[in-house]
Amino acid sequence: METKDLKLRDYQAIFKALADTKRLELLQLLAESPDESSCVCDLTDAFDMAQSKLSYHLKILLDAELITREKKGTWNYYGLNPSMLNHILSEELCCLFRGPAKNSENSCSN
Amino acid sequence: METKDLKLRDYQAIFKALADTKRLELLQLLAESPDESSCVCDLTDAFDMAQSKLSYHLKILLDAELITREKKGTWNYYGLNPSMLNHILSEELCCLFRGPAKNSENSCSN
DNA sequence: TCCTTACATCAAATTATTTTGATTTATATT
DNA sequence: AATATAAATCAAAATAATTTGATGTAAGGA
Repeated sequence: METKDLKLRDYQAIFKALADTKRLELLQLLAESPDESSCVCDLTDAFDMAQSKLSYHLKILLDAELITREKKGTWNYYGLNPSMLNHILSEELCCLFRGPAKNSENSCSN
Repeated sequence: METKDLKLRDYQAIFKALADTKRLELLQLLAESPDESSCVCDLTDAFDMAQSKLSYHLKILLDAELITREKKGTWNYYGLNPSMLNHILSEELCCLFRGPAKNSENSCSN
């Protein structure tokens, strides 16, 4: 999906994905380790959340293209999708849910 | 509510308010007439939506402080709350849901 | 005072989302 | 091949959000 041609239904799905404290916490956690992405097992530990529940929430974030998934053997590694997050969220929210920006202009100072 | 000290629960409520095509359309409609705000009756006509339903959705947007309400006699006039919208949404989304910016730097070119 | 208009609010019914526990699939290990 | 681990998926139950129609309230006009 190109972030250019999103429709109201897409925005609904994206905002719906963001409309949950657990999923926002998940994004924050993924934002904290931007270099290496996290597998579900890591997240299960960090969140004290049943595995199926975690998979459910990750799927919602994934379907909204707010995060990415990469399969490596038995493990699934999840990471943020900065292009979508940048398209949706304000600069001010960058540190909360987007992870630190790479370029200096975009740095998070709040 | 100061936009500085928002918590995860607040963001949940805000994104939840945005997570509905009808409410996004409402914001778009409010964005189209930024000078004069609209009364519920105007919106009822424009939306072909039952009045109680409209009030319900407006309340959700109002509680999230995405819009404002001003009472004038029998009428209630609603308008966007740019400071909250600017705090939450990216520049790219400005024309969709925030209405045209006042200052030239912030102008919407997409 | 008695209507009427504008709108919020309520309660019940409908619909959607989330949680839970079990099952399934795929990969890896012995 | 048999077993173990990682994680997706499913179905049922529990919760939450939305819709609908009715009722309540406040202001303005006759």
